[in-house]
Order: sequence, then C-alpha cells, then structure tokens
Amino acid sequence: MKVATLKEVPADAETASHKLMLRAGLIRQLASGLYTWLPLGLRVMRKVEQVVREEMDRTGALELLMPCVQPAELWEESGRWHEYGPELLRIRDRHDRDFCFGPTHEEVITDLARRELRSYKQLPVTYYQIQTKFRDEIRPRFGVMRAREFLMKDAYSFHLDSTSLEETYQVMYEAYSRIFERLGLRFRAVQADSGAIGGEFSHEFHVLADSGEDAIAFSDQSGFAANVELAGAIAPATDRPPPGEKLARVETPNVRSIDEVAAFLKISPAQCIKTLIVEGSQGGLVALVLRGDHELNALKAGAHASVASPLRMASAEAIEAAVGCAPGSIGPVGLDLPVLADHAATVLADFTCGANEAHRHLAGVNWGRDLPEPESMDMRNVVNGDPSPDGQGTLSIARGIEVGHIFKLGDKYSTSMGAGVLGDDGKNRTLEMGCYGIGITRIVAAAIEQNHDERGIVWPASLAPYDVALIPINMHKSERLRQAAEALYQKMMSAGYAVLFDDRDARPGVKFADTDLYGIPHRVVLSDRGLDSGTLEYKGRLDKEPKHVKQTEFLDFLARTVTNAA
RNA sequence: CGGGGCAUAGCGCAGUCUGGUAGCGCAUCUGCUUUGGGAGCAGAGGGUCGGGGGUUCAAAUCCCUCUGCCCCGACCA
Repeated sequence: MKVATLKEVPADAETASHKLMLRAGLIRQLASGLYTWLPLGLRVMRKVEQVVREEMDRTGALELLMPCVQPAELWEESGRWHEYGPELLRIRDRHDRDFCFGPTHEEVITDLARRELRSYKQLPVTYYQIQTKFRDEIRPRFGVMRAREFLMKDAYSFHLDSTSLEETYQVMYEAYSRIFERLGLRFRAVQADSGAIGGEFSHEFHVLADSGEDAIAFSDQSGFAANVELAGAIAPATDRPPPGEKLARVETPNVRSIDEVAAFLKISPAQCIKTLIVEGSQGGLVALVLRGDHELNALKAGAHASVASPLRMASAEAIEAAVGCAPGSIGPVGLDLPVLADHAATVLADFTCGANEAHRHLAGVNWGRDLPEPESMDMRNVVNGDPSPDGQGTLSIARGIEVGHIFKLGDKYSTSMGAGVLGDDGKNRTLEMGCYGIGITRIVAAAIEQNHDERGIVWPASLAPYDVALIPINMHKSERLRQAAEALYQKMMSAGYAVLFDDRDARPGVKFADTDLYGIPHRVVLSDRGLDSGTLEYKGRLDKEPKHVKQTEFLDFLARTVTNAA
C-alpha cells in the first residue's frame, strides 16, 4: 500500500464519509467536484459495479457503452438543449460544433433505438451502461456524494405499450432491491417526484443515514413510503373550534421568526401561523399560510394554478412594496393578495399572526370572522406522527441518501425524437420508455455514512476492498516469520481471498490503526509468539477481542468466517 | 447565482490587526534505541506566503484586482 493514510483530515471535509475517504486514501480531490479514485477506493467502486452489473445482467438487460460527449443536435431535438440550463456542460469542438458532456443519456439511447429498433418483435428490450456522467452542479459537496463528475449505471427500456413498460419497471424495482440488499445497505424504496428527467411516475431508492440530504416518510403499518416532497398530508379530521377570543393587536418589538413570536407571547408555535409571500403564476404575488410549526412544501404549493411553478419566494423589496412591511410581520388579515392556506392552518381558531406592521402581531384571529375563509389546500411537508396518506398507520420521517431512481418515461423522448417500430398491424407505433439510474460512486460514500465507527470505515463484506488483512508483527527482524507470512499469504490467495498483506516495516499499532481505518472486515496477525504456539490470531473488524486459531485449522476457520470470498 | 468564509511546506495551523531574517505540530528522509493499538532521541530536506499590479528603504502583513476552494440556500444518481 503506497498511499499514505492521514491522521489529520483536510479542513474542508464535513461528512463522515468524505473525511474517511480522504483519511483512508480512497480518493483525492483534483478540483471542485472532481476526484481521483486511488487504488483502495477504486477496488470498492469496482465491487459496487460488479454487483450492479450482475443483477442487471440477470434481468436480461444488455450492457453497452455510449460516449460521454454528445452532439448538441440530439439535445435540440428533445428540447433539452434549452431546457436543461447551466448544469449541462456545453463544449465546442475545433469546427465550432456544439457538444455537451452527458449528464444523462436519454437522447443518445433514443437515437440508437430509433435506428436499431424496427419491429415490435425486438421488444421489449433494456440497455444499460456504466458510464461517467458530468453535471455542473451549482454546489458540489460532501466529496463524491455530490460530485460534478461521477459514475452512474443508467438503463433504458423500450416497449410497445405501457403494460410492457409496467412489467419491466417491476423487474427493475426488484433488481434494485436485490442490489442494495447484496451491498449490505439499509435502504428504502419510496415514491418520488420525477423531476427534470420527465415522465409520470417514479421511485427513489434511499440509503438510510442521518446525514442524508433527503427526508423520506414511511408508514408504520403499511408499505407506504414516499419522499417528503411528495407525501400527502391528510386534512385534519377535526372541525375548527368556534372563536373563543377577541381579536387583539399585540406589541412584538424586534420579534420576527415564529419561534421568537411563540417564545415572546408564551404560546406554542402550532398556535401561530406563518405567511410566506411567493410569486404568482400571472405575475403579482400570492400569500401562502401555514401553521407555525409546519414547513412549506415547494412542490405542492408550486402545483397550484395561481402560484408560479417552480415556486419562487418573493423578494424582500417586492414584499415591502405590496404589504408595506418586511417579512417577519406579515399576516393574512387585511392582506390585499390571494391567500392560500394549508389545511392545518385552516382549522386553527384564535391564532396569532403578523399584523402587516413592523413590531406588531395579531392574536385571537379567526377565519371567517376577522378575515375571509381562505382557499384550503395541502402545501406542507408531512411531519413525524402525521397519518399515512393511504389511511393506514402513522408516518415516520427518516433521512436518506438517494442512490437509485427509476422512472416511467412514457413517450416523452420517443415522440420528440421520432422513435417507433412497426406493430403487428404493420403500422408505426411510438415506443414507450423507462429509465433506471444508480449512482455507483455515490453508493461508496453512502455505504460509509451508514457503516463507520470512531476508528474508521466498517465495510459490508460485499464492498470491502480486501477480505482479509494479513499483519505480520516485526517481520523484518524474523526470517522464519517472513517465510511463514509469505507462505500464508500465498495460501490465502490460492484459496480465493483478496488479501492485504501489510509487509511494511512499521510498528504493530500503526498497522492495526490503518487496517481499522481501511475497514477491512477480517484481520489475521502472525507473530513469532504465535509460531511458537502454532496459532494465529484472528479478529473481525467489530470484534472486541481477538481469537486464537490453530495454524493447521486456519483455512477452515476462514472459510467459515469470511462470507464473501470470491 | 445570492449570502458568508478561507488561501502561508504533503496535511493541520500560527504569524497579518501594529510592515523589518517565515514558524509550530503531524507526515517525509538519515542514524541510534525501540517493537502487540498511530514509539523515543538526535539530525536533515521541504516555501516564488494562490496569481498580477500598486504603496514603501522594506510587504505573508497595507491598497487594488484576478483566481481557486469551502460553508448556507434552489437541483440531482
């Protein structure tokens, strides 16, 4: 192992996986969002690739490889040359022709399909590749978790009709589940928004980890699971209580946020409402009203006809001009803007809100009495304890890292790019498409997020760069130990194990610490002491104490202990 | 892109306010001692102080400018 480990972490690493990948020598940064994969890291990446490839092959998908660099013409055809925005890295060749570095491959595969697929008899078919992608992320972060250049498995399926697409979608769903199981990851498949790639329906696969960037909601009593972006909040079953208090204007000097208001007035945030001003779809502004302890769901709110989509918060100046006060003192009473309220805010009585004057709030406010009944809709993020949208059980919220995403694309690309086949009636039929992605490099980071301790990485067997670390103690002073260690190394290699032979002239503590940092699942220590007693020492990465195993029985012992020998 | 920060040896940092011989820890190399959880001692190498301009007798330090990187928000595998 020629790459040095680091005791100190580069200052710009924040997450556990990023720090550990740098410390253990898996990656080195070249520039923002660009990483070199060092030998140890590459071995892990290849492991992920291998599992993904095996499971894709098992579904009958066919591997191919498309170029990273793609001609602009194809993107013009699909319309995405203009839609995709600055995340698409555009480049020009020596003839001044436009190209991009592919962030995804729908255009290229659809172009291939329209050339190669002639007859319904060739369907259904699924192609996949494991290829480098480039997305010029606004803000790359967390090491390879959100890099600009990354390795992705992307698959595309082609069908005569939506029934066939549905079948393959199911096959992929199951293949994905097997992949993440085999990789030893705790994961969850959830309903998701299909985002910029387009299409009607999709699932995301999330590796569960507290550091995850996504929030996912799942029911304790049914299979319901969805990205919080998408999880419906059920309107409260209870009716609004009748007004019990008189409308009152209260002085709230320098009190702005909901938490500050609640603390100042000694009430619960759930008894306050917050009013957010967003841009309307026809210009102008719209007021969105939520219960104080709830968060706006931009996707839900943006879906309303009168709200600009995607949702855009109004600027402070626009608010000042329309309302006459700064954000922080806004409320729906007497507001000359369309008001949309979340269901949970609609059922509040005697609530507190901004007075549309600096340093003042209103208390004891009631819909219908003090201001018109609002239009009520679902526009908040679900929270822990909400009822499940399918009516079964309550929701829990967990953090997740999105490592896979499957879409039904329908005919979005096949129509715009003219991809069809002849049906059995001799007429041209537009292809139905599905697309299925897995972030190979992101999985490496996600696996570390989920599997590490204070000493370093703890690889699941299927991801470990080596099965076993072989550590001779003071080998450089003992010729018989050297011979024994090398003989054992050869024996283990012949038995099919991937062995990291730490033959450095280093002190044992250094080797132990590095082995733990690398996350090698199994460790074998060979010493003069052991040779004298005919034993070897074995310790699993998470074991507290080592075991002593007779040399003669060692390979049998390994065979029972190491589960993932190649 | 908006907001905030950083840039000094491979890594982590001090020095900058108040201009005057560029430092510390780790890592690296040599020697000796040591050798079961990141050894000790002695010595050594390693820097155009991110780039460019300016002020000054003198700039890591002051001024201008450019660049890179990181963090917080919208996007995504």
